[in-house]
Amino acid sequence: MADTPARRTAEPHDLPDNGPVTRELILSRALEIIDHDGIDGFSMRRLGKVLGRDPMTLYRHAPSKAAVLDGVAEIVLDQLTVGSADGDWVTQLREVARDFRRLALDHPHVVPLLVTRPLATPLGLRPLGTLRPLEDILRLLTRAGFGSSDALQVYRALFGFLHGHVLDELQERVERPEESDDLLRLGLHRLPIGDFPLLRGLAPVLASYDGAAELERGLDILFAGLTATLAPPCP
Amino acid sequence: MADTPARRTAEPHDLPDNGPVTRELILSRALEIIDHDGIDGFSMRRLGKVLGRDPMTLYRHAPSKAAVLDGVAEIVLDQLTVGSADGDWVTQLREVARDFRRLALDHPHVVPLLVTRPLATPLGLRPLGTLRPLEDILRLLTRAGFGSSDALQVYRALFGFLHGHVLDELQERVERPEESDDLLRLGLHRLPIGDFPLLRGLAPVLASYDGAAELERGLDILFAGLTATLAPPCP
DNA sequence: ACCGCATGTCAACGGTGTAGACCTACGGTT
DNA sequence: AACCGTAGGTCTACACCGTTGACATGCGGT
Repeated sequence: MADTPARRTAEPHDLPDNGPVTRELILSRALEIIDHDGIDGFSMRRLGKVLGRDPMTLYRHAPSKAAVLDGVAEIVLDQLTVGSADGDWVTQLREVARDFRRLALDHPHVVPLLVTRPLATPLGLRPLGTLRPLEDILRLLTRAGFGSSDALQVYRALFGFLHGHVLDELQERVERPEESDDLLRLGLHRLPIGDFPLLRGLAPVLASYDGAAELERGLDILFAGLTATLAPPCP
Repeated sequence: MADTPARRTAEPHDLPDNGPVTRELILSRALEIIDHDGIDGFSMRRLGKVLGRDPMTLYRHAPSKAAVLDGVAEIVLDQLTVGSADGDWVTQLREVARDFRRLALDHPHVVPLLVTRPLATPLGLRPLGTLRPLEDILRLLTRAGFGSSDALQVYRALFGFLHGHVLDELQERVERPEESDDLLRLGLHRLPIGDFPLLRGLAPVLASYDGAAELERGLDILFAGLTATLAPPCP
């Protein structure tokens, strides 16, 4: 009796065939796979397996694999909240920046999608969720008194900086965290001593990188520069 | 006799089987493919075809496809010249920044590799060509009198900004360049009017984006902020 | 004369994205 | 009650992919 006929293999989550498949379900499982194994670990067939469905089922809900990846970027970006905090525009944008950084650290494998997918698609055809933060920030800034063109400048400066910072921070990965010697921890001992003397010498500095502090420093510079350059918004 | 048996099919470049295959030849052909069709258009089999060789030949010169991609990023980055210009450190770095932007515009499809590949590899095991600009800039800055830790800060700030700027600039792609109406050119007419009023209103501003000017503006801000924050280098 | 090594080739394996035909169940209309 | 259109799910099949392992060839050194 007690032998349910061995239909019990699936991935960690295994609800082999509950309710119908929805777009949200697909995307959230896809996100889990990517978080766990990176983009290379993701395939339609594997996603099908996780959902306990034939891979072709996915194509009833998404037109292609690329669309699924776009969707994943979208749901991650949806978690970015834009105008919740109060205060002037600078402190509000600072909050957005910290939020974005947190998202990136929570889903490092998704960052390539975030910064790279839009390159393939002209503005107007991007997933709407991807454009939401832009619109929200434009609203925030126009409310603060900026002209629309200046608002766009600020947005571009902020997200340009943000994308760059996040990529930089994620690059500083440690190779062997248990190692106590900084050179070895970072794998820098492999570099030819003659060719990279300065870089090798930087091991201790590199090892003590503080992303959050770096972000704040960058924001300080950015906002100082922006307020100095732009016509100040009428209050 | 005179019938070379129809061995004359290949891609545009077609030197079907001249001299031996070298790493440089492989990488430069790979770059051509990527420039032409993007990263998705690149495969080992296709690269083999372009070289007039069996795809497996490639594996005598590169351990994997990922290594070829790293190599492509490397040869593009090799074209970045650091320290040729003279002047103080600010003007030298400005020149590097302009150079980097030019590289990105010349090889837009390579940019994802440039910003994304390092995420997979800890500093010490990256292709040396990838680390060269870092070391060169560190040298430039220490010569200018910076302490090594400050030099690293400057490098990080500069390339963080640069990566972000280039990604942003490449995102502003035009959908239908021949169209005269800005809304249509950018594909913005597709956006729900109610949800994205501000973004739609920005069509003319978006359409007249000037990447070079934007870069200079950003550099102004960046260097102003850096010189204000850092202890000035002893001259 | 021999060996070893660098280079190139071939066939094969297991994986991939997705087109097309098919099957089933259900809600609305007649 | 009979019908049908549609949405969701499944199956098969195709063309392609990255890469392993065995095999062929020619050259330089011993």
